[in-house]
Amino acid sequence: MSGWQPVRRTRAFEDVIAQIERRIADDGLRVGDRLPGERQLAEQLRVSRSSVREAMRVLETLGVVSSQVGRGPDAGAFLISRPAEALSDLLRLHLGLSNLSLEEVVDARLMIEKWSVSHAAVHGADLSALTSALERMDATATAEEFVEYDTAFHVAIAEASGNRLTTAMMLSLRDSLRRYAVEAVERLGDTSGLMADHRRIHRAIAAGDAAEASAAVEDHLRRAYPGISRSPRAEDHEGLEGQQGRSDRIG
Amino acid sequence: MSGWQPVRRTRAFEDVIAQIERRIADDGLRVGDRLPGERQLAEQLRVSRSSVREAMRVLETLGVVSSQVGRGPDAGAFLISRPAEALSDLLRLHLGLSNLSLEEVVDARLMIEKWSVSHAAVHGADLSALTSALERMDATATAEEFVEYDTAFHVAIAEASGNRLTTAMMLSLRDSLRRYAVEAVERLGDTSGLMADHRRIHRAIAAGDAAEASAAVEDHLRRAYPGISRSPRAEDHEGLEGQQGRSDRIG
DNA sequence: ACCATAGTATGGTCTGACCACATTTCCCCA
DNA sequence: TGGGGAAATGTGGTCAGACCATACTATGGT
Repeated sequence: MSGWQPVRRTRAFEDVIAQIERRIADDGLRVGDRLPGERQLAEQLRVSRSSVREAMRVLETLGVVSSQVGRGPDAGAFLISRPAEALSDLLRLHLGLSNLSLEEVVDARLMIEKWSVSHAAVHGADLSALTSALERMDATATAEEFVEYDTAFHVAIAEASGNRLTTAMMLSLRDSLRRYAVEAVERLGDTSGLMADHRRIHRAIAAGDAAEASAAVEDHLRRAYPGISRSPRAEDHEGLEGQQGRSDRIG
Repeated sequence: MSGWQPVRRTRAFEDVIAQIERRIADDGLRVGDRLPGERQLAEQLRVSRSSVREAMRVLETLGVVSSQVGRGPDAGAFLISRPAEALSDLLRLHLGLSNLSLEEVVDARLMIEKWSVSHAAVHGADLSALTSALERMDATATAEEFVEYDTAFHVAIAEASGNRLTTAMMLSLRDSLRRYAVEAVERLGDTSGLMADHRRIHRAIAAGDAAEASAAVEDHLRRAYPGISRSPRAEDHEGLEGQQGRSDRIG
């Protein structure tokens, strides 16, 4: 009784993904490169087309593959890079399942926003994009419209950080919070306070004052989401509220 | 089990996902709840089982569904909550495609780590978990082993923040960086510097000194990944070094 | 009461077919 | 010769039905 091998536990589509991943690493496949057709891939990997398709759905969900029907150079499966969309789907579903609370998402957004604005202040942001977004925000009539340009303003800050990962996180977090942002603007009624925050942020970035920019962003989000964030400020170390309810499962 | 609508218009599996999502919102499905079987779902939604399976692959990829074969109460598809695994897959693939650089990932980790340690210092962390990880780290022989307990140390800090989203981000970032962490430890040879950093972090958290804890973490990661991070420090605003090289491949 | 066996429901896989779509090719006609 | 429409082609999208491995559940004999 020797020579037993563990039964095969990996599913066919997982092997397909692994082999595509290996080819990406070994053959140096890059964004824009085309993958073999589903039928050809199935034949070469000795699996059914169904398994190939399930692998494609996974890679598509993760934002690394996009498929186009039809014929010609633009048809078939291509390597892409859309991490933000994948992150948005992830956050939306986990928020819907109440596996993540609004507080946690807002706190994460505050973290990224402060980090981004510090980088923008230190490394120099594209102030024209910020200025343009501010001007358009001034001319908006509805909360939805305001939030749209508000997003453009904050995303421009994130992009100024030069970090595609944190920018993708920022995009998906804002995407998840869009409806709450609109509600917040409608609740406030007056956007003059928010606009004043924006100009303060703009000034701080232009001046290269990371600490002031960071503080401005924190005040801004506290105004938009009063009572939500429990992020500690350097000044107040007494905050221990809301520590119960931590026994939830995260997985 | 009624309320399902026949499917058309977009891709079938997308409608399946949308209807499952709607049922999660409307019927208040929660983690642990069971979904109908693939055959039953296909019949009720008037789609093929293949389309249901593709939808399941997507939901599984996003960390909200898990499937078990067999029969009984533990078989079938269940709602779960594993955002960290989904994030790890996402980061791994995008790192492999060179759509994200090592620098961007390390910077993101530094951001989350500093945020987490500040929260831990202010809100009070489970110091016993940190102490235990430190003791075990001292007794390790290999770099892999050291990194394992190093991860436990840092994850304990992240969990102390009480934020499941940032904790998931932390877990997946560390997962993506594991091989680089092992290389870094092997390159350093001596882990006494890293251990001194850990004790400094531990002391700062125990003392509730968020600023010192944050600085300690930053020094720690600079030691582990010298020359990688370009995160600005509050003290030195001249730091524009390393702005070239955005196109580095990390393969 | 126990245990071996048959039954059954589950996801996993495969085959082969057809559809919708978009490009490419070809051929007829002006 | 040129143009335009029809046909061919190759792509993903969808479906139906079958079979397998698995793991619980029910049955029945001891």
